[in-house]
Parts: sequence; C-alpha cells; structure tokens
Amino acid sequence: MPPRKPPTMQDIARKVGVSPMTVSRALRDGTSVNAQTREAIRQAVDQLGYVFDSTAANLRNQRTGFVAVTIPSINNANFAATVRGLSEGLREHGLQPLLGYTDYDIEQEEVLVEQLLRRRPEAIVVTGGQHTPRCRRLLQGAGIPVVETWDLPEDPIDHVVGFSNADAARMLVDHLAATGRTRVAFIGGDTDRDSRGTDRREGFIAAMKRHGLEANRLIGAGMPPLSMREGAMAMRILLQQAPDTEAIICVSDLVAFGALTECQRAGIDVPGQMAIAGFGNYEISAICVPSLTTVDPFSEEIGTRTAATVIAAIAGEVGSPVISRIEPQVCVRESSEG
Amino acid sequence: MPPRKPPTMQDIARKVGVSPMTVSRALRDGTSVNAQTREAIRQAVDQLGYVFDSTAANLRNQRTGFVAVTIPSINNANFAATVRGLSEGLREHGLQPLLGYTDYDIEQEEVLVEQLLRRRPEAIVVTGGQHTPRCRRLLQGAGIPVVETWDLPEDPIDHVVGFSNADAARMLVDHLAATGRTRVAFIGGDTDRDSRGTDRREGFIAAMKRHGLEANRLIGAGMPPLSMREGAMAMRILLQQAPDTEAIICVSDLVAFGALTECQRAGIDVPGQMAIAGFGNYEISAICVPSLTTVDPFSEEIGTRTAATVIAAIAGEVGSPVISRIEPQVCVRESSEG
DNA sequence: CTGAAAGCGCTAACAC
DNA sequence: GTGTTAGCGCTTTCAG
Repeated sequence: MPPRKPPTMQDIARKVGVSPMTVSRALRDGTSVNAQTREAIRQAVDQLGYVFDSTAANLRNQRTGFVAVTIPSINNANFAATVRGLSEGLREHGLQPLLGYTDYDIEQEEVLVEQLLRRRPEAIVVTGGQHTPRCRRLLQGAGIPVVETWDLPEDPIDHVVGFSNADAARMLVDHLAATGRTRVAFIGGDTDRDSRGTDRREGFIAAMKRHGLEANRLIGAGMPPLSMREGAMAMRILLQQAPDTEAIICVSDLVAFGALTECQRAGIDVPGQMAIAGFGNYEISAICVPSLTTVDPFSEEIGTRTAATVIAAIAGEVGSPVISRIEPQVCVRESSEG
Repeated sequence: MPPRKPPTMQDIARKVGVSPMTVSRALRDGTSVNAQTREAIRQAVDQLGYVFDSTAANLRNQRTGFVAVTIPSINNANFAATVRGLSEGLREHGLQPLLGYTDYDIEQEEVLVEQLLRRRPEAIVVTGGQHTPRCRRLLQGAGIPVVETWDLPEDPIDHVVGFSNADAARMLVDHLAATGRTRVAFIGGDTDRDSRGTDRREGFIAAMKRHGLEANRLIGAGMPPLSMREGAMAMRILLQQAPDTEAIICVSDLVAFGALTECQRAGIDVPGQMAIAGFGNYEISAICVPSLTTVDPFSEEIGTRTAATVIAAIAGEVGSPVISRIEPQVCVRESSEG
C-alpha cells in the first residue's frame, strides 16, 4: 500500500471548481447546495477515493464523538454484554466507544484513564467505584459526564448505573438457607484486586451471620480473574478440607461450573450431596447438566442504561447525577434443588 | 460536572511566563528545556489540571496512533483472545486499537470500515477475507497497511495472518476416521453469514469424500453466531433424524458443549455411543466432563503476530505483503476416545 | 446558494 | 535553551 497522502476537501473543491466550503456543505446536509454541484462533488469524491477526515473536524468542532470506556477484561461475557448494550445505544446517536482494559488493576486504570482523556472523549464510563486518588481527580476534573458501572459506590463521582454485589450474594445465601443448607462455603479470589468479587464475599459473610450460620468456609482460589480451572481446583481443596460442606457459592458461573465438573469427577451428586450456585447468568449455567443456580445482574441492561445516561448528560438534560440501580435476580436451577 | 473549557498549552505558558513551544517541549522529551522551567511547567499542569489534547497533535503530526480493528462479535472468547494479543502488542508501540463490531455481516463491515477510516487510523485489521466490493476498494485505497485475519484469502488485499478453516475441519475428520467412526455429522449455521463456519463445513464435506464417506449428515442449527443452546437443539434433531450417527463435528466448542449436554440428558454415552468434536479450544472444552476434542486455532497468537505485522508495516520495514500462516492443532480429549 | 477569513490546539522548522 | 511563524483539514461566521 503506497503511503501517499489522502485527498482533502481542497482537492475535491479544485477538481469541481468550487470552494472547499461548498464541498463541506455538500458532504453533510446536502441542502443549500445546487443539485448539479452536489452531484459533481459526489463523483469527484468517488474518483479520488476521498474519505472525510474527522480528526480535523473534531478539532474544529471541539467534539470527537468518542465515549471512553474502561472494562477490567474483554474476555468476560458479562462485560462484553455491557459493552454490546452500550455500543448499540451510543451508535444510534453517532457516538463511538473508545475501549480500554484495566486487567482488574486500579493502577492500570489510572494510566488508561489519562490516556483516554487525551483523546477528548465526550463522556467516560468506568467499571466499578474504586479508583486511585489521582484517577478520581482526573475523572472529576475532566469536565465531561462520568458514569461508574457494575457497582453502587458510596461516594459516586457523578452518575452511576449498577447494583449491590453484596446484595447479590445475600440473595443466594437466603435461597440456600431456605432449602435447608447450613454448611455453606464461598469460593472467590484470594486478593482484593477484583473489588466486585470482594464485595460478593463480604455480602456472603454478612448474610451467613444474619442467618446465624458460620461463614468459615472461604476458599481463596487464586488471583482474579478466576475461571473454570480455578473453580475445579478450589472444589478439590474444599472436599479435602471440609467434606461435610452442603452448598457452595462461587464468585462467578465459570468458577461454579469448574466446581461442578470436579464433583462429577469425584462422584459427588449435585444437588443431592452438594448444592452449587454461581454469579452472572452466563449461558453455560442454563445449559449444563445439572443446570446452575445463579444471579442475573442484567449485564446488557447496564450497558443500555449507561448509554441512555451518557446521551442525556451530554445533551445537558440532567441537572443532578443519575443513580440508576439495577436489581439482580436469582435464577433457581437444578444445582440447588432442595 | 461543569462543561467548562479545559486548559490549553497557552494557559500553561501564560501562567509560567514562557511560550507554548517551551511547554510543548517540556511535556514531551523534557530535554532541551531548563530544569527549573520544566518544574514550573509541571506544577502549572498539576494546578490547572491540564490534560494534553491529542486530537490537535494528531492533526498537526498527521498521525493518530490508532489501529482500526473489526471483529464479528465482542462476545466470543476466540476473537477476544485475538484482540488481547493485538492490543498488548500495539500498546508497547504507543498504538491504540479502535474496535468495531460487524455482527458477522459484510454490509455492516463496509459501513464500519468507512467510519473507522475517517478517524485516520495508521493501519486496519479486519476479520476474514470476504468483503463487499466497495469495502475492498476502501481498504485498498486507504493508503495504510491492511491485515486480514482468521482466514487465508485467495486474493489478499495486503497482509494476512490466518489459517485454513477447511483444513481445521479436515483434521478432525481424519482423527475421527482413524478411530473407526464412519457415520459422522456436522452441525453448523444454516446461512453463509459466518464465512469461516462455512469454510469449516466445506472442509468437512471434502474430507469425508476423501475418506470415501458420505457427508450427508449436515445439521443447520440457525443463524450464526451459534452457541450452546443451538448445539443442544441440533443434537435433538440429529438423534431423531439419524440416530445411528457415531460422531459429530461442531462449528465451535460452544455448539459442541450444547450437543454434549443433550446427549447427557438423553442418556447417550459420550464417547461410547457418540463422539463429539468442536472448534476453538475454548476453556470449557478442557474442563467439562467428558472433556471435548477440539482444534486450537491459537487465537491469541493471531493477535500477537498481527500486531508485529502492523508495526513492521507502519515502520515501512516490509517490502511485499506478509502472509503469516498459522497451523491449527487438534486437541484429542475424552469425547472422541476410540 | 456560494465564498473569504479565521481559528480549533498543537508542533516542525527555523531563527536567535 | 527559547521564541516566532506557519499550517495540519476542517467548519463557524459573516458577506454577498
């Protein structure tokens, strides 16, 4: 591919014999430009292979059409669903997400946020409510709408679209307790890198106490993000350390599925001897045998609502910060039948 | 958040009492600027909360640091792995991916490519080798390096990093035939929207013929992208229509897992009565019980190599188009034990 | 309906 | 080590 310079509006204008201004007008509204001129311009564009340069327009208009988005990982069906909902909502309004990955690390988030802000996005969406002090300052001082998602921060920066991860865990404890299970374990990460995972663990502990049950079966299954492999390994450890466990709540469906497979290999009946619950309502939970009880956080809905919030905020239609609370829902399935 | 105008280099310069040029220099190399001045500038930046405006620099330098990337779907662990490998490789060289989703539709790809090209990326990476004529023209005329991935197009636009999807299917047929299975079915999409899926089906048919076997057990399981649910449904249909089938190859591991669960619910022993193979080497295939035979396309490696190709091409280090061929590998697991 | 002038925020190139 | 000038490609504004 020859790296020759692409044609500009100047080139089109010269070829057609009009001013660049007329080309500019013809390429956008099309109205208020003579029909013949317009057609001539269209042809010149085709012949020269002209492609509009939005970097120049962005500078002139002081609008980029970007919405910066940070997510912990791209390889996560829940966050992917949120991004899908968000992208679709934004596209309808001519906005484009500018995506970055933090790898579950708030230090990296800080670097990323600064990088993204340089691109002059019109709004920024971040995952979670935990940030480094400088990151908070950057977000607050950016002069654009900020949306924190997947969480309900105590002290929000601006807008919020999220849910209580602790509550989600509580709902599962309530459900398992209602089916008569008392010796319940929790499998999660063994660091606080994934703050949503940590919140679920804390919610588990609090809920167990409320039921008068001991929350002493906590398995740390490695550094987040955890997946199936870690779930299987954690279940192996649990079966050794506390073989009388009756039920287990996992930080995600992937971990839960890994735990389930380990039960299958060990000949332990699910849900007869062991109930299992996950989080996230991944497709696998509905399909696997036995199907897995889980909590649906409505990941795509988070994205859809975030898009709506961003659009309203950019349009200046919101006076005070929007706090949009999602209510997760328990999906009871075969793995916890009582 | 007050939408006041963010400070510019002008503002910093005025505050410190130097010219904008000095600020510009201090903010980049830092060299060739007096140490005290540099420190004063750093402080002013902090106080005013200045964030560098790369849209202006991009216009001036005629370099955006963007690499446009189109993938069929964000919610696909294989493509996500490619994007991860790509992103990491690019970041080291100060490049940022600008991601767009085609939803497996070459018409949407055309729209997307034009949109992305307006942002003046320095290179563009597309998934697959099938494009609308205008899309091809846009890519060819963009004057930037183009990389087609996840395929080996007969007539590449520019660079290629991919593998033969037909070969991948052939490898599975060879493996199943070697274990003595002759009545082999294929589950895939029932449209050609996903051209890589279509290639795998064609490869299956050709390979069956080469073995002197009939390729008449083709199940169309709906419109791509297919997942677990469709796999389960397709298996139900297959068990009705051709209950003597001995083995099945699925267009992806997710479909294969769905098919497996249907066998479990129907009491059909895998691999005893039915062998199953998938594609993609998703994590689930290694973990589920029985584990699933699959083909690993080295998704992340595709991304890593693509990044290297992009970087070399931008640097002008490649004379002729790079064709980087990946060799997929069969992973034999429990689901096809003979 | 069309054009001329000016400028968005930054930096290469050239002084000094 | 620092400043001045000019201009990247587009579009707002004001004239005609």
